[in-house]
Amino acid sequence: MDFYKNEPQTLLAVDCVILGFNGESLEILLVKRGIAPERNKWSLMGGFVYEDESPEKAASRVLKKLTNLEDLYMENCGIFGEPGREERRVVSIVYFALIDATQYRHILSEEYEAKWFPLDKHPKLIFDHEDMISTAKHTLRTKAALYPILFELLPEKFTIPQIASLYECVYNIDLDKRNFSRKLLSSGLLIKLNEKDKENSRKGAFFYRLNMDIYKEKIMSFLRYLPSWSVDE
Amino acid sequence: MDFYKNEPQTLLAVDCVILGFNGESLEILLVKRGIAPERNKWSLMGGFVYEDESPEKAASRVLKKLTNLEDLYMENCGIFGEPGREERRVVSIVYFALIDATQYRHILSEEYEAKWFPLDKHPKLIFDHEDMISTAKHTLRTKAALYPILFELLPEKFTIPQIASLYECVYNIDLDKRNFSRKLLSSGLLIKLNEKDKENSRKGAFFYRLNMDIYKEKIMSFLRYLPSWSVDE
DNA sequence: AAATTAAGTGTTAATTTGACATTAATTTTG
DNA sequence: CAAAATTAATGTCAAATTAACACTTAATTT
Repeated sequence: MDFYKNEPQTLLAVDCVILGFNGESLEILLVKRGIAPERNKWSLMGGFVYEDESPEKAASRVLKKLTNLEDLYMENCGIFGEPGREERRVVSIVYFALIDATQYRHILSEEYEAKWFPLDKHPKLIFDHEDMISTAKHTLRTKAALYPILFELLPEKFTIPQIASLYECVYNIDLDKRNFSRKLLSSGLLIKLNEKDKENSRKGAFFYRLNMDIYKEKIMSFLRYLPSWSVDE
Repeated sequence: MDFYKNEPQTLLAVDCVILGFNGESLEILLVKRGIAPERNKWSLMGGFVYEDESPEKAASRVLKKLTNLEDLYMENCGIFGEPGREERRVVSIVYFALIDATQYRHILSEEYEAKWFPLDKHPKLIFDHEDMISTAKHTLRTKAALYPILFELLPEKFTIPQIASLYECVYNIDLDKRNFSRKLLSSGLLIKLNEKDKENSRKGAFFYRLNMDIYKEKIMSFLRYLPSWSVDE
């Protein structure tokens, strides 16, 4: 049987706010749009949702097409569907994706003209894509306040000064590195390696990697108004 | 000009997880579905997104149609678009809405056969609506851990024991009411009224109302890994 | 008037936080 | 090759917050 015959159909798209960290600052990966309208202008990477896939799947596909990467950290951070947002009615679901940009740099797809820009100094974008970036930033901040997701922006092996500067630039603050490091270490999230990063300082900073068990546990562990033992999921 | 001519169109719907609190436990408002398929089975209130409105707007419209209430606290908490989730391909955007159920009880629309059920003991629902409820619950918990949104479930005037038991049932825990109340009061969020609720105890508990200025401030104020002064937005 | 009930205030020890000082491991420079 | 420079890492301590628990208070019921 064929239901919903007279219901309105919509063009459904996904757009990806792809964020990376270069050790100094946050970057965003933008593409030169390949199709009309607004062809050749800078925009977020996006695409339409096919009939045989979920929006999430579409976002992964689009991401992979651009970067060749799979299983990236990805999260919905908004839905843009105001009638006038494009010439033609398109509802767009926005995802932000976190990439370890150091690993990545090389593998840029040849099919797209893509480029990393400083997150706070990128070219003007089409439609409401700048608003999409704003909500992505906001979601990133909120989420990272509860969950240790910023590690998704770092290589497998990272140093404490690296994470500290990542937090500093996500929240645009100065951290007391000593207190920060103590707090972080006490979480049990980090495993110290027997190896130092000598790139960035004379003394060198020890590498750490994530303790994945704790990483997963940490989810839902900082409830306000509630004693910390109270989490049961 | 007419772009995107050959792109696939999708049926786009919204579904609402409508939550209420009766002083004892959380409840969910369900409707008997009016259209085929699955006509007359219990489901979330939903509807299709019209061509001239955003999904958010559609959710408000649908909510108002059922409850006659406007400006409810509402938030997107998931997108369900797996190809096989309904007989026909429909992508559904899920919102949860918080209602002060005590005020509400009466104004149930006549058009719909709607009924409040205990959140943890409701009839079987169509399609993936039970999964929608699960994600709504999860979003509610996460969100309420950062933001004081649970007040949206209470009347304008409420008592501290009321909020405490609300938190207890959202997180399924026992709270030390004394510590909880002290913590809450120290937030500056509450304004004490000169009036007591005598319904629920002999001594009676003072009514409070929200300090809306602080309420808005409280957003983004509990960052983990960051000193509390560091918020700048 | 005494018993009962739940609200609300106090007390204290343990933990966490924030501010700051010091030591340690390197490399660069003179 | 020693001294200076740089940044990592550890240490200290007072202040604030939390968690656990005892007690007082206001009102109703018996």
